Amino acid sequence: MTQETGKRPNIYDVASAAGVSKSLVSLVLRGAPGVSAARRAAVEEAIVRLNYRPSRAAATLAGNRSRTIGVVLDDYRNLWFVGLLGGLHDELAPLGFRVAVADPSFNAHLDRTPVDGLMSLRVDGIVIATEPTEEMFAAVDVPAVVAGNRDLVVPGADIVANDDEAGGRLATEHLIGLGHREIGHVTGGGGAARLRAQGFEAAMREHGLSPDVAQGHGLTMEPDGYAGALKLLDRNPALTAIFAANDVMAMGVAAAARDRGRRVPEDLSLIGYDNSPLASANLLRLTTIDGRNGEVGAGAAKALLERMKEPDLPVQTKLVDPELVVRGSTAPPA
Amino acid sequence: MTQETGKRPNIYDVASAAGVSKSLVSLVLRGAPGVSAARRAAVEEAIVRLNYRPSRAAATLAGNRSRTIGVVLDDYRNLWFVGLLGGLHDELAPLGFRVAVADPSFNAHLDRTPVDGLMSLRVDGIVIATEPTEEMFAAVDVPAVVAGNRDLVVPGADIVANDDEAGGRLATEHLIGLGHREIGHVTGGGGAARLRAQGFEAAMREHGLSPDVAQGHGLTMEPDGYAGALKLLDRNPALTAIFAANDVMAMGVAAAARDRGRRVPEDLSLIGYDNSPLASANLLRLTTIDGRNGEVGAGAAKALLERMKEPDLPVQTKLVDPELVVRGSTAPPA
DNA sequence: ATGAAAGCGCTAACAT
DNA sequence: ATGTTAGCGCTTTCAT
Repeated sequence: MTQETGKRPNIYDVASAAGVSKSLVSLVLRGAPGVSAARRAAVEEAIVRLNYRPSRAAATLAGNRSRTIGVVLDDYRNLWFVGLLGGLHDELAPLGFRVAVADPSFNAHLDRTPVDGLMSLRVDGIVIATEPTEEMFAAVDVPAVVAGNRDLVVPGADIVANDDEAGGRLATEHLIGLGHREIGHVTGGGGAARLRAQGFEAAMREHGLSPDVAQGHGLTMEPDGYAGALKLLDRNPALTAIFAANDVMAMGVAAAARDRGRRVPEDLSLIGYDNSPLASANLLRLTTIDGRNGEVGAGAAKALLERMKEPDLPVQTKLVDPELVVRGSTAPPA
Repeated sequence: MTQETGKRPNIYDVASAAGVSKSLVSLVLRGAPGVSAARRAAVEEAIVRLNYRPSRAAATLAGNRSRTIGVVLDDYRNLWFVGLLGGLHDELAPLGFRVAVADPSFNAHLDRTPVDGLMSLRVDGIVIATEPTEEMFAAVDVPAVVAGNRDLVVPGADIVANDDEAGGRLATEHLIGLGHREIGHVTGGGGAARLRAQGFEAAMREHGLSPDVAQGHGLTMEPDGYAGALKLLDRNPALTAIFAANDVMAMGVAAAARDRGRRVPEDLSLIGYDNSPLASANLLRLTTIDGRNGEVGAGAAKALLERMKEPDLPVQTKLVDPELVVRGSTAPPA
């Protein structure tokens, strides 16, 4: 805690303390080139001495842009967004952009939708990392990209996502390659899960195998994985492998296997999706598909930047190739 | 996506569309009383018709306050912050405050510390939900509270936290009450873990038992729980119960138990801390301590609001009582 | 109950 | 390379 000075210093205070004009200070703040070293040093010294923090409100207002990209998130528990945010940040920070997160569940009341809140912030672009709703887009008039989901095609918004269908095939083919023939899939709600299931079914059929798909309560959380796997194991005891639509659900599958007396991987191979921190836990040592969310985030950032330059570019869909990560939960059938 | 109008509507546009003055629009925006119903309706209609979004930049600049509370977070993987954010939001939103999250790892480069970034936003208060560093506070000149951590006492900042030491006792006494005598504790780095360990040791000694504490690699993640539990089980095979410093570490402990041929809870009782989503997973069905992070968030919000009114109030420390949540991972010793 | 007018602290276009 | 100036879109007295 520093002294409670009567007033916060502003750019004028810094300018006069450094013996220069406000414009010079503004240039130094943005690290612009073409400022003499001496002046720059003087300004920086004054900034530190006065403990000056530029007002982003004033900068946004005057510049008519916030140098901020808004991200709409909805579920903090499925940790895929961490990589997304990282990729976004790595791509954007060097260009002077910040990332602001809006959460539909928080900050309700004040704004009708999280997008409204971001528009009030005058974000320069928006990344939708939820299942997008029509309503969200009514309000958007900046470049937008939908990340991680290909379900709802939004007019004017680019799409960047991990190729969930290819990932579903990859998982399935790993199991088939190991020698499994009786393979089940536990799926859930939402576009990503549906595409993963499609990849599973396609791969199975291409190999002349019959896919067995079960769903929990329609969501994609641990209890859904548990419930779906119980259905699968009970109706088809010959099953030697299960592909779960994500890692959290795979954890539920592992519990169901245990409760039915099946060891993983000896009696049942298990593969997840996401390569979340859960997958690397010693309790699971889960083979999984890495959707490379960092790449998705970076791709979303690039799409946004391009569209900021060229608003009328045709809408693009970029798919990131998923990767297989082999750990200890898959093995050849007994 | 709506029409690409040349310019965004501002408060003047709304005012003239509604046939009133800008001041009236401003009053309606803030839901102020003393505006005639007719005028209010006209303004609201114009807002909708023009798809007007007030500029938060301008509002912050003019009002010299952002109606935003900043939260500094550091690790998205230990999900305790979700409850914190929820409690903060529930308390603050009705009063018109937003919550902005700053993450030290993201948004580096642009601001020296996450606190700098929040100060640039002109937040009206700050919640530190990380291990605070001296450096952070050099820059703060708004009400601040440290949430969830009692380690570093920051001059001028209130503290709101779950009572980790009491929680440690609670966990330990649950095990002792079940009949366990040989009990180990897996701890990690940081203030919260240290207090939980203190609670463990105190409870053990009060019951005339000798505490056995192990540490992983000094962090508080799953591999640390795994490594610590292996140490414990290998050096003291008589152990019938382990208390892990948090749920993620407990998951590591569960893996170590399995790898040493111990079933939970038949051969080893296990209790965690946090009551995270992990604890309710079917694979663990983990008995745990609920730190009631929603209450911590609500308490932090209240502390901030009080200090905004009365900046010179003496610094307070509020402790939230933790609760035991019994699931299936603890049982009487064999 | 409503309106008029003065800033808030910056950026950017222009001038030098 | 540096200084001057005109807003950006609001909130907030102060009038009426």
